[in-house]
Amino acid sequence: MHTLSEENYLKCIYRLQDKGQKITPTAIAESLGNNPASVVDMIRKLTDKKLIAYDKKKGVELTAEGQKYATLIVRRHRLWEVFLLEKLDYHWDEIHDIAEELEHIKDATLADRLDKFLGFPEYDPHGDPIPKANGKMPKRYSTTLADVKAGAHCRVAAVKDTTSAFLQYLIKLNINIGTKIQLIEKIPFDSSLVISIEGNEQKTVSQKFGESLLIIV
Amino acid sequence: MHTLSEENYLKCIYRLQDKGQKITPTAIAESLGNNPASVVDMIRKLTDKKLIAYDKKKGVELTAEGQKYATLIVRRHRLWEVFLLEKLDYHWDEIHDIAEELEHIKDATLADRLDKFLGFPEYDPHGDPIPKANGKMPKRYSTTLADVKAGAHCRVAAVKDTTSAFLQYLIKLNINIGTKIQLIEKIPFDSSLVISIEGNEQKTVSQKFGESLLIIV
DNA sequence: AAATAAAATTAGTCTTGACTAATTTTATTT
DNA sequence: AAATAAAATTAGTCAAGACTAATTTTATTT
Repeated sequence: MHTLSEENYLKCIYRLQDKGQKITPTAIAESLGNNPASVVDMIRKLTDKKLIAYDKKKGVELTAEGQKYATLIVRRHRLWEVFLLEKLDYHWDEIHDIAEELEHIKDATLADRLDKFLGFPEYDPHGDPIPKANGKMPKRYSTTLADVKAGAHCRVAAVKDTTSAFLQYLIKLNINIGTKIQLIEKIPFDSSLVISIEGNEQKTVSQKFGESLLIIV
Repeated sequence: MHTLSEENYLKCIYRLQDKGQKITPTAIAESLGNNPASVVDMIRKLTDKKLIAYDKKKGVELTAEGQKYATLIVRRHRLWEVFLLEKLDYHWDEIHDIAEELEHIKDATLADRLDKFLGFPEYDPHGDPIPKANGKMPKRYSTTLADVKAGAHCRVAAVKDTTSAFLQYLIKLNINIGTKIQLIEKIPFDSSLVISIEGNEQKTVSQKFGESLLIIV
């Protein structure tokens, strides 16, 4: 079994993979808020355990086993997020930190049972795809509110920005997953967006806002 | 906030309190499977944090704050057990170890939300009372199957023995919380019990078995 | 009461996973 | 290509929480 700290490193490396760049000790250190020297130590440890491979040229890479394990942690994290939001009525901005703890609970069947209990959700409340029990990933949303044409009707699928500031702004605007939004017009000057939420009175939001909201047309 | 290890010591001391005896370092060490020397270290630490008081004469005692904190951990543990059994379909004998991890998840409102979600249960699947949000305890069951008179009809309320061996035997006998049992007769020779489970064919169980099963007449 | 046994405590060690400071290696400029 | 900057690494330290071994204190026998 792996320690809390090892799991957090694996998850971090997993996340950095998505960016497509070479994963350096410095990048990991920054991401975790740790000292690069500590990262070097842990790279050695995870390499010994054959969860990662480290090559100066290629940087850090997850081995097949490391990938599998990291995927499991992400699966657990996202399932717990669904649970916290749907069953315990937490808000969007409260669930991440709790899931960060819950993801480390070790039991062979827990994730699958939770998955079943939740009705096999495909996306977490932030719209991130939940890895299936077999490791497969539902495909990620990619269209943002800023991408659609004026007049288009769409639905909120997920958030691209998961900062507390953004999530709380969404709560204030009463926007949730599934909320219907119509893009009324784009202001050419600064690309800000005039929208109507669930058919209500028009509001103007920034380009940055539009780019942070993943939608289904 | 307190560490995992500190929480485990508090919980251990809380449990030992119920036995009514003086709580010595050795007793704690045995209960946790730790070395007495380690226990002495931790006693110092928890004393400094004012969670316990240690007096050679009186032994270890929880302070008001320590008591409150230990009660919260027990509350979380028992609520999670209910969740695992009722919502995730675990068996009686599987839930303890997982709840042992879940009880340490730190969030101010999690226990209360879980409590609400579960419908404010009063007892966990082992029949132990779940401390209320205000710290009050539902009263514990005390009548065992061995206490009732021949002919009596009763219902399983809880288990007094939570060893895996006993719980698995219950599963084998198809006995659960709420199961109806009639005590047909007591064999004078060795106090073994002839019972009928849910009106089915008679079976004989040992005195030890009867004393391990808490019931409501 | 002295002898012995048990319990408590102290002192020092180990591992994990952080850290800082110093050094070496690699990349980037000029 | 040399100089400089950045990144990686090594060496040594620290705190938490466990350990062992040795010692002191308390309890129990004889």
